[in-house]
Amino acid sequence: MPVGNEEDLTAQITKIKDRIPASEEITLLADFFSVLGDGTRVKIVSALRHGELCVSHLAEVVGLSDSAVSHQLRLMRYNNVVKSRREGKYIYYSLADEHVIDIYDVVKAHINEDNA
Amino acid sequence: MPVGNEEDLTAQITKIKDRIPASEEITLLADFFSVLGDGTRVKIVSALRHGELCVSHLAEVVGLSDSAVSHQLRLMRYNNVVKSRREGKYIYYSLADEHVIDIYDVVKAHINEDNA
DNA sequence: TAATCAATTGAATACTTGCTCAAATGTATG
DNA sequence: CATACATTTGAGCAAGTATTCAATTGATTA
Repeated sequence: MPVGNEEDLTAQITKIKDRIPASEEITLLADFFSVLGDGTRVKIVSALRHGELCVSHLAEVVGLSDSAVSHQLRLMRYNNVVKSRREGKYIYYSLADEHVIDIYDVVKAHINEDNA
Repeated sequence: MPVGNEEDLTAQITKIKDRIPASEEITLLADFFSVLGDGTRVKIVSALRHGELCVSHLAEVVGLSDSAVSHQLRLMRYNNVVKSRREGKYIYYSLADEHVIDIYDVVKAHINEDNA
């Protein structure tokens, strides 16, 4: 490790360690990012970006079985990324709130900049 | 599927399908989110949130072996989340750019709101 | 109420991922 | 130049994950 004032160094590291969020918050953060860390789920978010869709339409849009999409939606619902409402036989899914849209848009802008 | 004007429906779905980014972009998006979708890597981002650190210090801060941290840093570097500079024996890592900080902060705010 | 369609669920499986350990590579310094 | 320290690398393993398939639940309608 870098040498220097030994006491300061240990103190600094402790300070940084203390600034790291508690493990429950770390888990929440990682879980949220994880939910969007999959191509299928990114597609679902993108498909819902401009309005709600029922499961079978979502499945058609993302090119997977209803079942596969339903499994993913369950995870996304559990993690507050999407919400649903039933209308008769159909269950319409939409993005949970504006944050999701904001985050999606910011990251999209970010990766497109990186390519430049 | 919901019945209605059949032609409009198919047309609408096609339109939504067309708005979904190309698969390369989907992959970039999912990969970026994936990088932050892990507790260890969230801790690393959080530790670097206020300045650079060398590998061994990072390891101490996040409570893992140098090797484990180095493996994660490789992935994070590859995905433009962190950057590094060598200074003698040491390699100092820092967040790649302001976007990473912004995204981290926005998501942190989001999950803390959800708990309310 | 029987038949039908939408959505969910659970088990199985192939695939991915994070960590550890041991060995290798860089870099400095005695 | 040999030793020590920082970091990286690769193989291996245990745990997690995404999809499929078959069966089930929920809701409409003929």
